[in-house]
Amino acid sequence: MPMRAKASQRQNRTRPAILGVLARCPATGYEIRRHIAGTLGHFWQESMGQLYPTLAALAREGLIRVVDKPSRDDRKRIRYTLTRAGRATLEAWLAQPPARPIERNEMLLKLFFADLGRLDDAERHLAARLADVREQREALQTREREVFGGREPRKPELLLGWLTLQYGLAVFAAQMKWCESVLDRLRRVEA
Amino acid sequence: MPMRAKASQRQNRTRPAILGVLARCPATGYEIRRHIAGTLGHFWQESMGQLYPTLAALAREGLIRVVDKPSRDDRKRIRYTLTRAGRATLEAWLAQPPARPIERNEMLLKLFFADLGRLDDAERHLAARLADVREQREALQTREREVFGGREPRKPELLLGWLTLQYGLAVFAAQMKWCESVLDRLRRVEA
DNA sequence: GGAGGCATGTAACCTGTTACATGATTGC
DNA sequence: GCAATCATGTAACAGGTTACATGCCTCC
Repeated sequence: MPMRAKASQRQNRTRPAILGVLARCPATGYEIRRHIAGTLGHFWQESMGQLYPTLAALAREGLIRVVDKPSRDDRKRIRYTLTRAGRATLEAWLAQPPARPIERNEMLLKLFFADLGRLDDAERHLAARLADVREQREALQTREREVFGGREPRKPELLLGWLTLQYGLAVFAAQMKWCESVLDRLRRVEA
Repeated sequence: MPMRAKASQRQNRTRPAILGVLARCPATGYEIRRHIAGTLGHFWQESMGQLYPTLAALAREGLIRVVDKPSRDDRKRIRYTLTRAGRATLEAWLAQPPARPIERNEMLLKLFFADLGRLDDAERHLAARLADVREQREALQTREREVFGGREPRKPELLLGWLTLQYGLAVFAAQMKWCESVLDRLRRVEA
């Protein structure tokens, strides 16, 4: 008969993301989501359908707790803050080596098999992807200018945000260059 | 009461990968997996636990079928080939625009929150990631040399494999350069 | 005889997305 | 009044990973 599975190595990756954001500043679910989309969006995404249940679970476990709401604000919003236990959990997570991301790039898969279909479909997908990446990169450039003044920040707490932004700029640039060269190549094949 | 969910937009991404491989050449589950790991590994991964059930499902739906095994080979292996219906399904998939990949880079998340833990942990993770990316890139370079002779192939059916390989080379190079510059920066902060 | 690769599968389980549902507040 | 944004949640479901289970074949 099948044995009980050992404790899974995998774990909810939404949890540490929430703990990290709350370590910086107490926030509501909606604010956490907006903050993640705004500052980590180019390498981390969260859906509300995952965020709210995870917030509830973290609160149940005592890793976060609800901030006493000031009585004058009676909108139904729930602001959380990190507890000492949550902070310890976050620190333990930070010390663990990160898992290698599992790549699954559908666009590349379609390109790889493009000779089995219409080549101009692949070309269209590629052009769309180029436009998308370019747009994302421009958004990062705007943020670099507006938040960091276009220069490497001196303050250590800003530095990490700047470094992860640089990652996006570098990788998007490489992707754009590659897209352009492939489009070039495909157009030559067709001609 | 909750309504029945509409037909999901999401779909099994293992399916088209299998159909594509079988369109090139009939193969067993094990061979498909090995082929994917060998030629698409830097942008597409499959686990056996997903592959075998999906093969069975595709066969049930008539998109692939078992190749009659030559009698002299009585090892328990099952080789599949694409049917006409499978080929049509593959072509329809190729024409659809690819979904944007959802990025979730744990290493970047840990770096972003590194000031909440020990900075040398982040540095260690980064160094490990650099070594990993370098190794992956060297494997691609080896393949570029051995399979393509280090040059852009003339034959159209080889070109697509070469182009997706170039993607890996370009993106890994950008990642390595970024890792190195961040390691530099972090060491200066510590000093 | 044992290690390692070939080969096929199942079980358990969690993760995370999409769609649904609801309502308040703010600005035009 | 209406649209957009703020705000919180639940339901349904598929996707996919890890671990388990089994056994053959080949080479040393």
